[in-house]
Amino acid sequence: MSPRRRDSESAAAARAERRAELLGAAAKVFASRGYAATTVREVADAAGMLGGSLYYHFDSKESMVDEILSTFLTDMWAAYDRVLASDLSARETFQALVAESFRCIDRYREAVVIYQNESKLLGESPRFAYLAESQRRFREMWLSVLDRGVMDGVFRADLDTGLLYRFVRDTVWVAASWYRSDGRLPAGEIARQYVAMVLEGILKD
Amino acid sequence: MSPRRRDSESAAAARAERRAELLGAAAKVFASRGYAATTVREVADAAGMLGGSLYYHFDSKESMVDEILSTFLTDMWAAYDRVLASDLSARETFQALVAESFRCIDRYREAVVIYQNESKLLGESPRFAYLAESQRRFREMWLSVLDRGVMDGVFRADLDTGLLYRFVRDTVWVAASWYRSDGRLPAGEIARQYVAMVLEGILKD
DNA sequence: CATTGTTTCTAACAATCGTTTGGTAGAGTA
DNA sequence: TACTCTACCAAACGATTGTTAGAAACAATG
Repeated sequence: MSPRRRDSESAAAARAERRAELLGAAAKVFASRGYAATTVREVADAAGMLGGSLYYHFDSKESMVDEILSTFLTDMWAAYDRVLASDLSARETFQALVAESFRCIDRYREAVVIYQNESKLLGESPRFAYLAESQRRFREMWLSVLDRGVMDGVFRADLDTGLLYRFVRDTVWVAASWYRSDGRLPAGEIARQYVAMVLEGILKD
Repeated sequence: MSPRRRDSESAAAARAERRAELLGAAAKVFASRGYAATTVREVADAAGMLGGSLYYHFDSKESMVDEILSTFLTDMWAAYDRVLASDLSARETFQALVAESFRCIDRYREAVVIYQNESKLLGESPRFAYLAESQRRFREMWLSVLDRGVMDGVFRADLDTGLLYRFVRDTVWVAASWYRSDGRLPAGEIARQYVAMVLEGILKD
């Protein structure tokens, strides 16, 4: 590795780190105030700079939210795919997916909130077609796990599968809207109780 | 009742009906595109008129969403209060509240979606203080029902109450985001299956 | 110290926003 | 027919939006 190479590499690394910093600030504002309602001046303010200066780092406001969402989704699907590839039973897969989801919420809370609030709107644009595609895979994945569970006789068969899917999907992801990583309960414990609630219900015995 | 009186009354009624029509159109657009991202010209377009003409009927874009939300919330709480006043057991109260919630979703789908998506942002303004107040009452109501259920030994006691509350709240209300009144399952059947899932879990036996 | 490349600021731009104003078409009344 | 009131249109308002261009500040290099 030549010195020239190392310099240009560390420069690129510093640049990438700055981008990540700015995206972190942007994600916070987008998540708390909504993407459409957020101005680039507010994002810049949160990052300690002026509105126009953001355009040295990013092409547009749209490309910021694009990078925020695609980074999160790439990581999330990598985690899901690891679970799906490990040949677990339906019930174990279910639990592992929920646990992985909460780990995602823990790690990418802002991105998850943005994804939930804005994906329907953003998805209409061709640039964000991967959002709809992600939701399709999501549905496919959960339905497959749930169907397998019903087949194996581990999940009850008297409920509408589509309803079951929405129930699971929603109960897991809405947690992002109230979850705080510094809260009373750690992510793992929340996941455990969630799984218990969904699997066994809230009735006593 | 004098003729003059009747005329002014029917005029007022026609006026109110037109307002309701326009608010219906506005609610649809607000719900599907988001309040902040929606322009008054889009609302007017959906109502078959020009942007400025809306201001003959309403003070502002804000007052439209205000009327949409407050109408829905008033009706919802009237329904909840009827349930709470009828001296049911914890479990019966639980079921009745869920059923009533789904009836609200059925009747005020757009308003519910707007409430969920925008109440956090709108609530910061003094004008929409009633949104935060409604959420406070909501929390109080569900916690009281759940606590009573745990006391009576009908709900399990090994779960965090706050988590339980969020779980119930979220599972019920996110249904508004996908529910269609003309869908495969009627509102009552959805409510029934939801109650079964939450109470008994999704495991077989 | 001079020079270069990187990052931010200053200051504006065209477009679009919510909103206002003044006018007008049409129905109802005398 | 003349007048009035209701409901809308046409056209603009100032403010704010995302974005851009050129200059200034800064750090690093020679």
